[in-house]
Amino acid sequence: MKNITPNFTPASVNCDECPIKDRAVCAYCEKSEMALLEAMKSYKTYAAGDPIIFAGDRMVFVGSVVTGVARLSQTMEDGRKQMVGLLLPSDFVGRPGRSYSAFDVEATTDVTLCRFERKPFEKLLSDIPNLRERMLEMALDELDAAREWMLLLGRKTAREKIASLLTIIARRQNSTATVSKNDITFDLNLTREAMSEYLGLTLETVSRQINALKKDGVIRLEKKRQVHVKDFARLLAETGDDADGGFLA
Amino acid sequence: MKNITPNFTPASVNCDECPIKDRAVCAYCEKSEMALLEAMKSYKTYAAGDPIIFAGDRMVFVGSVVTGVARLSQTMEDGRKQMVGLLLPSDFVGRPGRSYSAFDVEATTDVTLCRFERKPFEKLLSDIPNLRERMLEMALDELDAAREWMLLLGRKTAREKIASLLTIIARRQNSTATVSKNDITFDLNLTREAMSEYLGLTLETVSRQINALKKDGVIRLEKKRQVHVKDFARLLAETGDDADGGFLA
DNA sequence: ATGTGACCTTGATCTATGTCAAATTTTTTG
DNA sequence: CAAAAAATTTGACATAGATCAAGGTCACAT
Repeated sequence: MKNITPNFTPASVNCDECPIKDRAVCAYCEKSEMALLEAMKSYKTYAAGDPIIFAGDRMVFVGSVVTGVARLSQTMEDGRKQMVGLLLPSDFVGRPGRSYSAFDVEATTDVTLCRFERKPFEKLLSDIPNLRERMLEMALDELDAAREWMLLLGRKTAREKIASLLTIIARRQNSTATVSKNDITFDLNLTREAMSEYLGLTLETVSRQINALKKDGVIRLEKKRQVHVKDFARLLAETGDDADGGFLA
Repeated sequence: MKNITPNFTPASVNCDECPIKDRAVCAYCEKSEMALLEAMKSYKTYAAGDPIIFAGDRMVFVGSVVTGVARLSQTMEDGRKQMVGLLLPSDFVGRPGRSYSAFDVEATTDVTLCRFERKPFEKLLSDIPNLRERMLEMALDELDAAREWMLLLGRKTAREKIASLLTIIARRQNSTATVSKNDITFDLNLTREAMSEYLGLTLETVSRQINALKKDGVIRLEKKRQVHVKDFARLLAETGDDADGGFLA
């Protein structure tokens, strides 16, 4: 259980033995089981926009995101689409114990996946206690994140939704690094459309609200996908969330 | 892994040794570990409307619902409230690995909880592989459910939301029993307000849409909280979900 | 450097759902 | 059983965000 970041963000690990060092990747490479996992591992890359798997497809691989951003989503018959997971480096892809994917997975930017065949991975899952423990922790963290997302979808205004998404992205990019609350800059690796799918809005509303936040001085935009926040607390105040972020006793 | 219902509904177990026999309860009573768990168990009841734990409270117990309906929810500073979990018998309450509750839990009807102290339960969790395996499976199932809920909150119309909620409740009550698609009757153990919190609507909209479905002959109401569905497929068609429920190859 | 397509912005209008308020029905309680 | 309380329905009206329709901007390929 060492090396795992404690909280709402998905568990991530710096794995010295990993081919790609110094990077949050493949949270499963416990030193002791390294050989096993190492043997099973394969990497695959996807171009921005490519599908990784469709809902209903047979799920041959599971794995985790090494670089880039992928998204989990659900589409209704008439085309309405809702993102239900945003997968950043170290996030797990796939569902051990199920043979078919329940959701679409697409590459949002170029993506590298560290993959394991599902069947042998499931075998390891029952053989290696550590692995199961980590999977449980990750699943529980994702569940908490999903529940916050539900509050966002069900009750927040468009402006609050945008502010919330910006803080989520800001936090995940500056995660271990800058915890200082001021002068944060980050890249939005998402189109307005992807944001609208995340937030349950239309892309027009996303555009309007981003520009409203800009006009009100809450954010500044260098390029259309690069955000400056001079006063993070100010942005936080726009999210509608509890000021203390749930850390009251 | 025996005795566990395979799919989207939370894992449930009929445990012969349980004080309360013949009932989906305490999914953790593996025969072999029975003595341990039995010793730790305590039951507590809550009256309809009672809080079970508040967000931010120290979490002393975890456990599972034995009878009744409880709900997990999140409240914003200004009172906006979103349900993020509906807990029926056999559902787990609490989050091993966290000392404080992230959500409010309230009894919707009278509720009996089968409780374990969190600390010793966490100890068992690392000692008993089976237990961890079940917890993982339950967490993953809940995650899938949460993601479908996100689609509902983000993209469905009020009418679709109501129809979806009705099918969810119908299915969970008639779960193992009537899989026949016709002439289903079930109790809505939820007030219009609770439904509105589930669906991200106001109670007025819930009332109007329920009566619209009634007027259109999709459902019939005996009492205000008892629903008759003569043609389940008809109701399903109103949910906006894929006709086959995700069971295409 | 110019054209082409993807992405983003902006405006005008529409509509589903929220809000506020008041009946009506059902349940609970003394 | 009567009265009070709680839950539900219904109506009139307001509005946030959707929809439809241009137009603008940017990156990249020819």
